[in-house]
Amino acid sequence: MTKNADPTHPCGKCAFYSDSVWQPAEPGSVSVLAAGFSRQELEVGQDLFEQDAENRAVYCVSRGLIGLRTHHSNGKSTLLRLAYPGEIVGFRSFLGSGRHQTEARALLPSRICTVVRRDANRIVHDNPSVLARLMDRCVAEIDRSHERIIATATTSNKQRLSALLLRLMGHFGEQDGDSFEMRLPLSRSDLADLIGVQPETMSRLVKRLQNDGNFSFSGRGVWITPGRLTEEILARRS
Amino acid sequence: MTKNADPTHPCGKCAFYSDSVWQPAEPGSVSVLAAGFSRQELEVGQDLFEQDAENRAVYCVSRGLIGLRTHHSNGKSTLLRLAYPGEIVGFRSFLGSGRHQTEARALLPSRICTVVRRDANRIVHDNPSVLARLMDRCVAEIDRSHERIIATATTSNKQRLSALLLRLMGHFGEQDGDSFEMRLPLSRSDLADLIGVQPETMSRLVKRLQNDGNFSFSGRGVWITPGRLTEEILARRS
DNA sequence: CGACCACTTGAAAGAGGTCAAGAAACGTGG
DNA sequence: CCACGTTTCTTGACCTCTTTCAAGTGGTCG
Repeated sequence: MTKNADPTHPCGKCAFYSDSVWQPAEPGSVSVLAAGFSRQELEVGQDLFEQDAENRAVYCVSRGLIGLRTHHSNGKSTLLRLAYPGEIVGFRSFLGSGRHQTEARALLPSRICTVVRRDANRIVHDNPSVLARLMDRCVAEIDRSHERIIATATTSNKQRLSALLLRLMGHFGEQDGDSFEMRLPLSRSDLADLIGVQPETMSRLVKRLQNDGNFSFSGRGVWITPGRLTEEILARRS
Repeated sequence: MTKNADPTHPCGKCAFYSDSVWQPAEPGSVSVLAAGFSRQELEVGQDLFEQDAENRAVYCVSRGLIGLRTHHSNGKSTLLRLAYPGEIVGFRSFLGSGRHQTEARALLPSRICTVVRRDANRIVHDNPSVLARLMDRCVAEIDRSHERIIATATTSNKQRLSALLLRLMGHFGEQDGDSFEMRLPLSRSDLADLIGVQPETMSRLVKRLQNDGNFSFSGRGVWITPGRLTEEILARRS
């Protein structure tokens, strides 16, 4: 039983409406929301915002995939995390310092829903339950980080790569008979960042994963051969 | 120029008063705060709360050191992070699910200031700026996690251990002439968790750090020989 | 004294990092 | 469509670091 979509609510038609941070906005705030609301389509490689830029809005990923990356002073950069559909991006700088600590860039063609800072502030101010949902997202981000620290301490690189691929497959893979296939939205180098290894090691991890028999790779293409893993993906989607 | 301490405010005499999350409480809320407020002294090894327990309060570390640890289903546990004086503990479960995801235990004799959940809720509800400060702590926690991920990706285990020791020395070390000394509040095994290596490796890291010349160790005792590192600690304290 | 715990040490194996070279994929301009 | 240069990815060789398992040390406490 999901809550019926409100036709006047900007998020009303979104697949994530019932979980949207803006969903609890009072009728009076819905008009403010509608005024500050906009949708945009990002192509692969397009920036949503840049590191060190001032926060202008709160962004919600409606479709696609966003990569959050930090640039170091030495010119290199590290992909820190992925934002999947339904997740909020930029709320850290919305709530905090006001400047983005990371760059946000589309890794897949993406649809982003934006609420400009000024209006977002008003809505949050007038609707405590919107603020509560924003805080839930904060807590979720903290939980994600903790899980990642624990995973790094307790599982092998190969296991973590496998888990990441399953997650991506669950979101973006296509079922083909009793197997799944997908075009990877990340470079090997970005995968390496997420797992915490060097690019050369990622090449070797991929090969080892293929030798184990559950995955096949060809460039950016990935196939999962039928078996227990296929069921895991289906379970993830339910 | 720090704000003058309010003698009726429970945190008024605390060294961290001006940064306290409760500092902006309105006079009307200060009495609620005083009613729900209590101080407790924890001995080394004493629990502040257990994992999976229900959140009963928001805790502030006034003195000492608290270790946050998760227990895994296989019986092992991992020290996730340290909470230094001035930091808030348990706010994740206060804001979120209501159950503690970690165990909090004193690693040094500690003074903890507690505001029971019910009153904390009232104060947060009545004082938006208290809520704002709580959110700042959330954002700070997210930033800490990001920094840790970046540090893991870009620095060696030895470097991270050195940084951790300097941090501890800045908080708990004693200046002895032109060097610093400290009794480590953590076991080798806990140090290993924080750095992300096995206990045996930690033993070897410690030895290598000693061979490099800046640190001396004897059991739980640590000395920092004068030099650039000494200045770093002093800079940290300012 | 003996049991227990934390810590250290050694040896062997494995995994990952680094450097350098080569292969494959991609985009651009002719 | 091909040729070209660039970037990304892969591979090999070598070396360092970490893990693992096992044994040994030292201290603490009943």
